[in-house]
Amino acid sequence: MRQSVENAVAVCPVEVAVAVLGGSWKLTVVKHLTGGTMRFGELRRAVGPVTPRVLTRQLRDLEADGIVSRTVFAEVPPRVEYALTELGETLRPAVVWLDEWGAAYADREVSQGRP
Amino acid sequence: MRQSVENAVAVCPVEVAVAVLGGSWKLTVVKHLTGGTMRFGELRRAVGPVTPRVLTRQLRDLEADGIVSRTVFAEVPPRVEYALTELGETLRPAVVWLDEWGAAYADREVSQGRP
DNA sequence: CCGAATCCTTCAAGATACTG
DNA sequence: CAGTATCTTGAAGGATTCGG
Repeated sequence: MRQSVENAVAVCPVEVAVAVLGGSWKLTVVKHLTGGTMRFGELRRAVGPVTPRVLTRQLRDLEADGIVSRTVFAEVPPRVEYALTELGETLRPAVVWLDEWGAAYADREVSQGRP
Repeated sequence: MRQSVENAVAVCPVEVAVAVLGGSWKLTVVKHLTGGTMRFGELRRAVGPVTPRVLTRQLRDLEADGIVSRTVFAEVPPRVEYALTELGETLRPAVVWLDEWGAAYADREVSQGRP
């Protein structure tokens, strides 16, 4: 268990979820992986403005936390596939819900035009 | 709309949720407020190891994002009450779900004893 | 193609002390 | 009681370059 997660446990279970999913792009990665296995390059293009360095880091974090699996194929050119683990799949409803909530939130902001 | 939120919109709706709720203690604060209005000091004690400076910052962020309301009573001693807004209330199911997920995750880690 | 290595910047979070 | 005022620090994120 990563240190941040371990600290979170002591405070509140919700903080555990934040510790695991809170980094940039992490939920976006999980969301894309709910559609099935993806290669590194696919993920990179799908997520958008993320550098390889950062994406790698997020993926390794998610891997360490048991959310995604990483499969390396010994080929030329190299191929690495990422997929949700069983545990990662349990996040599906939350991802869907938060995705919809975020969209609704953004709409609300636009329609209300708050500064 | 805060800048971070605005950036998030461009990428993915889930990132909006992360931008609004991602800071430390934020979801914990929201969780406690689902139980009803609380004063600053109550919140401080409830959350745990949070300094006033940080708690104030999180509360102001949440207020700016329309999740919590802040009511100042012109009394001596001072009293400030925080409550969920209508928008904040819409987060209730997510908070409950993430709380349970986090608890289950922590249990899993303990039982599996991953380093 | 999938990263690793390097370097850099920024900023959230924490410690501490003080005030209306 | 409910915050500010300063200061410090560590980690996250990003740009760029290089390698298997």
